[in-house]
Amino acid sequence: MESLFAEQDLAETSGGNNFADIILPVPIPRMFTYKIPALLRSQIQIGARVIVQFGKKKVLTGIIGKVHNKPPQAYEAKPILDVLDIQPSVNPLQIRFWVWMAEYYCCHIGEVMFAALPSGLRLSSESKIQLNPNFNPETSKYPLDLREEKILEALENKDELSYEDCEKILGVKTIHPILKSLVAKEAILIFERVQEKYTPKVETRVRLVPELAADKNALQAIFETVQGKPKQESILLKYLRDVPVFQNPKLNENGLDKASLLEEGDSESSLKTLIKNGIFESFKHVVNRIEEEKAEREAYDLSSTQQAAFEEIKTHFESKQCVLLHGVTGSGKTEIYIKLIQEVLESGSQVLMLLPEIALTTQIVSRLRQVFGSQMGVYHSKYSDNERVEVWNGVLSGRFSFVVGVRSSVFLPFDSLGLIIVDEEHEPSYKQFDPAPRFHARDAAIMLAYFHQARTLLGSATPSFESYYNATQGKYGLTELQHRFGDASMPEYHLANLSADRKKNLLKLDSTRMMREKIQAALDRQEQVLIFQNRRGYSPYVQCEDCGWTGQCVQCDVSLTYHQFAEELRCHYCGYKEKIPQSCPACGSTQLTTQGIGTERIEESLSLLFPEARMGRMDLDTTRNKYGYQRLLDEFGAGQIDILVGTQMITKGLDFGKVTVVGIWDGDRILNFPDFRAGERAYQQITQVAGRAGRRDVKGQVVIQSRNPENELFDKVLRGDYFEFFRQEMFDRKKFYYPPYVKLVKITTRHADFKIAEKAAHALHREMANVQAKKIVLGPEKGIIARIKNQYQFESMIKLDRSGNTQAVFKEQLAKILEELQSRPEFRSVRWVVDVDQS
DNA sequence: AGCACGCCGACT
DNA sequence: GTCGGCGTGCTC
Repeated sequence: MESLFAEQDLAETSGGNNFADIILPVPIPRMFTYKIPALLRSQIQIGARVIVQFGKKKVLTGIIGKVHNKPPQAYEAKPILDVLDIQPSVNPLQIRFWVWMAEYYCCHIGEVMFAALPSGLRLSSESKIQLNPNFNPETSKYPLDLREEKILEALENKDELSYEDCEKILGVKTIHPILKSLVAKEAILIFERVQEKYTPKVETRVRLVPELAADKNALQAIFETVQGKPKQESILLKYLRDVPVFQNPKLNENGLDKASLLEEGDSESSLKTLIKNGIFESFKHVVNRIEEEKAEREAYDLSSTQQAAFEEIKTHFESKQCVLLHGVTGSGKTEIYIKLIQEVLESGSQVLMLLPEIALTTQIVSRLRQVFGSQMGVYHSKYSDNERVEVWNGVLSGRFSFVVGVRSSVFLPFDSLGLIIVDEEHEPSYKQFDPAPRFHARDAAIMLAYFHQARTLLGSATPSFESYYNATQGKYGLTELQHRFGDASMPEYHLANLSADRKKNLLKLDSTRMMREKIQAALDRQEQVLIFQNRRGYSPYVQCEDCGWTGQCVQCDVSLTYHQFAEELRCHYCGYKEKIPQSCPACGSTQLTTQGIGTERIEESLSLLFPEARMGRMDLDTTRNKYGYQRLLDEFGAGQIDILVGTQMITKGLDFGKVTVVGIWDGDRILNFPDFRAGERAYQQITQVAGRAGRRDVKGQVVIQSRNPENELFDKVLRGDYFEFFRQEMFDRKKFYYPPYVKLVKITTRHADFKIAEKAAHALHREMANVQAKKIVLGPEKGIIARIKNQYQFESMIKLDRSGNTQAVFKEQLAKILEELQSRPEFRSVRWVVDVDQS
């Protein structure tokens, strides 16, 4: 990498390039041309961070995307203010990757940059004010009002004030007009203070003064001086115990951090005295936020089936860029990953392993840590900015040659990837929904691997049909691992009929007799139970029994969801919330009841049915903080919970032998997925949940409650024949033009005015229909939810042929169409959202 | 996306 | 009168 930059550098400087195109983190579809000041010329390198003025008062961090010598025609370029990197933070491969992502997912490169660069690497600029040195209140020709006086008064005590400070001083919200007036009166100056957000973590450490550490006799003498001062003596003794200076005086250099020297009861004043008396000295030390951990254990030996799979994957890699490892839950995929990672690391290349968000806090990471120790970085969404920057810099510096991380870790600055593993590749959470870039991390990873000439391994017990299709077409290699490790048997399914039980009056608090019996049996055997409730498309709500009123969101066309814990009604689309009313706002009745069943309600029902059982609940509400998830897992693992109720997240990372019964509370919910993936999703969810039941010797029991157990999907899924299921579903996908036979692009048109939104959506439809490409344009249709955050929405769906350059041609035309539509005055405030490969 | 500018209604 | 709400236009 270094030599590459050196060459480029040479070419740039000797060619006398005067301009640089800068990638800025703004959603505008282009780079911005800035002048290169002569003083900075030698520091200019592609991928280096720069700071530039953007607009009137903003100062932004950008990335140098290109250098050239063409002055812009239409405007005068502003100068680059500073170059922040000696070594570029971003390498040329990454920039290529960003460009690809912006084009493929129809977004702007600035949006990709915004997602890619940890915010700690972007500088923040804050406007500050100071006194104008030329200002003299006596001779000033402008009178000042009271508030202006107040600001000036404050500036006499402090050299500079932020906007926020000023707002506080005056107690007003908009300070800018006042400050502007002060600038006009030449009383103050406004300037931008730019700050690195990343701050290294510093701890205070303490050590003996060097002369004492080197001289045993002097040290002995010290003890006499602290005699009769028990607190000082105890600190000294503790220090010598933890840092055995007598045995090895060199140890003193590193000292001991102050916090651990001062245990409970020790006061800081005794230490201060020791420092004052010249016995100890304190010093600052920069520490890593990410703890160093040693590799503790070797990789395990592979079983013969694992070994065979391992060999097969390697053989595939000789001819295929990508391999799909289809291994049932519990077949030991992780150990195969470990062997592969070790081989690639030994060859000197880097490895990236992607995990879905909720799987990352679990055993798999601690298992990897045992083997790879501190050469492995972890990139998690719950990390702070500073921690992210440390992982980023760790990859840059070579400290981490292997990273396990979530979706966004595809953006880390790798320069020589050899292998990317995408575990649980079927997980929908790999697709980013909301802010652009709306990318799929699995697909992006495959492209990233291609740029690095690396290999990609996709792993899943229930592969996405896209990937399995690619495998059956010979595009990917396919390795199957169909036996559970140790030959544990597959679970047994029971369909429990909700309608029949209701008729026979057997339903108790929404549970069937079958469900109750299986749970009771497990409890009697001192085994554990998992209850799964899919949250998607589902919401418990409050309703008035007298008039039928339900809470509606004021900004969206949806009912509000009931949250017992916070005693609130919330909107899942915009976050709006209100307290639960005491009486019905429509008719005044106090007969308000909750409808629908959430995890909270199930937990409540089960604790009534099984008063002796210890209950736990795992969902977004109970795992919000950093350790909530781990705590629940630990409690469950330690057998402190008998019945655990949860959403999706209980299907990940639970690997405990005592679960023998798994209940799916509402099986219909899983089937009624409103799109072409319903079958695929149902298969995946049921199989993944069921995979938590039973181990080794005990056959697991899976109870599925349904109002309609005759649904043929159950039959197909419960037979457990993935390939047969896949084959049948593919038949429909082909017939009705669905992925993987076509590429889907969804475009949402949004506007606060229903009529304008509708008109804009139709205009878009006409323009798209005119594009010369093999495609089907559907819609526009009113969104499933007609209004979100006060914006009405219409959806169009485009099915693109997969052959040739259809996709590229269409996307290019689409960008032009959207630009043109946006420029029409009537559609100026219409927003368009493009989502490629929606899932 | 921000942010400034400008227009308009509501209140001290 | 002026505060602050929102529509509009611009960013090298």
